[in-house]
Amino acid sequence: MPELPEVEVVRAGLARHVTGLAVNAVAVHHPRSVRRHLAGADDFAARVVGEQIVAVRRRGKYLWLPLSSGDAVIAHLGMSGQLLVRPFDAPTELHLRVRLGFADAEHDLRFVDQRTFGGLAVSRDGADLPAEIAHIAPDPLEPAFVDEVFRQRLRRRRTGLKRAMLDQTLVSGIGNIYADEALWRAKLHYARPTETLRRPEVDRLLLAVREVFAAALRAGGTSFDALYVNVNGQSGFFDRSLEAYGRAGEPCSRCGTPIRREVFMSRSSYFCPRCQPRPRRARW
DNA sequence: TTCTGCTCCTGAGGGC
DNA sequence: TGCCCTCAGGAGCAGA
Repeated sequence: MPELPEVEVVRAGLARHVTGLAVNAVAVHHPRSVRRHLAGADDFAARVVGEQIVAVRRRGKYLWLPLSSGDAVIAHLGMSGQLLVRPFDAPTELHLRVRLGFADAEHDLRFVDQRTFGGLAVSRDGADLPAEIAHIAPDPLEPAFVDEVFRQRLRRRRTGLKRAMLDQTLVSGIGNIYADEALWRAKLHYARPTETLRRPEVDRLLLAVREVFAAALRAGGTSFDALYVNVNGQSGFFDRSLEAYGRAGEPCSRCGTPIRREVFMSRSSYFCPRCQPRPRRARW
């Protein structure tokens, strides 16, 4: 389940392997994977073939590849998307959705996506932040992220803390796994009303998010199964360092209380009921 | 305007 | 062995 660290690992890998290459072939194997490109698969291919990939950039969980034409290929991995650099004669993956071939290279770029929540599209705004993802807020590792702006916007919300953390228009890059991990580190309950957060608590949360992201980046990301891999098809190791997510029933490493799992927003939330006590007035 | 809940999707795993 | 059900969750959208 790719979140910021995983997407950053993919971005760095793509930057090494595809920057400067000219696309000479595009094959769309599943139309759903280009559904955000409203003009359709043929137009998607026509806009990419013949163009050179100038760079590989990221905002939150989105990637975009500016092209020599001034357009950009936008990519989101969804839950199970992979961008793989493979020898062009390597066997076809079961869930191969889109394939880009290159002139003067012995490898191709494959978008493989089991659950098809991810996808590719072409934007006309390749030079800067594409308009299609302009609503995505900066992530806490970006220089453009201003802590004070985040504090104010968070405290103006009238919702639960985890729901706010997952809102990519408020802060980007955080998904279910790292939200639980950061909340555990910051000793905050996921249903804490955002308007009741004090400044030191928001600062603690931001520090926790940055620590979790940094640790995950060092480990190459989190991988519970084969669904998250880098461009070479290798898994990360951060799942071995998780303190809360996926550890229901196991003792909290701080206090020994069993980690609890609750369903929230139709997904699992893991927390320590002692370190992260439920607020008297919870917001879901 | 803001917030909430539904929907999309596929395969693994468990129960019968 | 085969069928059915549940679970996993990012993000857009509709409705309150």
